[in-house]
Amino acid sequence: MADSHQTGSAAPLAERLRARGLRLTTQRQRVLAAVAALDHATPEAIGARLREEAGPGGAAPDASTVYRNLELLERLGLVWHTHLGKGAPVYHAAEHPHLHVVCQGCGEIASADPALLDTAAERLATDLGFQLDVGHVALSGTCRTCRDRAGDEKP
Amino acid sequence: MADSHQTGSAAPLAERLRARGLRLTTQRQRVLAAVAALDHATPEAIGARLREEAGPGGAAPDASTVYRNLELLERLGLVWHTHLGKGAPVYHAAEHPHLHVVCQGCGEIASADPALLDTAAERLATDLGFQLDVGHVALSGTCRTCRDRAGDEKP
DNA sequence: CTCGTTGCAAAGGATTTGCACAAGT
DNA sequence: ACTTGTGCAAATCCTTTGCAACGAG
Repeated sequence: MADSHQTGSAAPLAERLRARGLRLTTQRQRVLAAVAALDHATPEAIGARLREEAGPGGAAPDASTVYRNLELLERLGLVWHTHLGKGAPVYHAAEHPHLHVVCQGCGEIASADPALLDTAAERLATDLGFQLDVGHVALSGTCRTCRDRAGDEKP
Repeated sequence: MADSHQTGSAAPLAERLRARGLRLTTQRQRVLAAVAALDHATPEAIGARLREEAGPGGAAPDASTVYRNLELLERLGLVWHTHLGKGAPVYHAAEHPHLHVVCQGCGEIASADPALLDTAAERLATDLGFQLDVGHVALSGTCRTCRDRAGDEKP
């Protein structure tokens, strides 16, 4: 009894599906599992992962199914996605909200404490009435490694 | 006399091109002008704009040319681009750095004071050695209007 | 048994790339 | 003239959609 909450993050997929008259399928469970396991994976990467897991003879979900289910899982509040720049978005389990920090140099993705933006969020709310959605934010910049490496740019 | 700076934003394109042995073409001037005029425009929108400006018989640059020049202009430091979520990136003149704030509901793009992230930038630098690139950051969330409108979601 | 789901294949939109010709210096 | 830029068309990449067969409740 700690589950009758609203945004209960532990609701095991099945319940959320039931509540909407939707069905619990193998594919859905797999996609969700893959998202949780990979963290920060693109739909394509998730598909690849599932293909691996399925092995040679195994049946992995089709790309379209992956897309459809990612969308559904997001509506169910079980996963989130973020656009980290050009190309495909990345998905992660919705459990622990965190900021995404992406290095433009190497593409590395780091997570950061959402509290980092508390001040900014407050000011946005006050000044513009804008409610910041921390889970979807992606901060870009340069990581230490790439920063050092950048010393050899100009000839 | 305020121009012999390094990141001089006023350097009229021509100079920057010269400095690299590149050529000043009509298309380049047009693309840059369109970016400045539209602010927050996608490559497609920029192309459309140029087509309008050119009129029926006029010759507007091909889409590929727009892309190529946007990339070039960015390398020259004259424009910046940001990914505001799914889909096309938006470009704006590099002159005045600003944050982008995007409403997930209506797609509206607002600009905010870069200083908003000063605290966060500092902490990222200290904690992770990560240099935040404020010009490329896009903050997503919900604007006041869409927030109010959201009251009618559940049936 | 009845509908939600899935796989397949084809459609689409947004970029990118190869090339021969046009244009800037 | 020499080299860079551009248009065009084809190629990619990522995602979405239509439809008939499949499977969960």
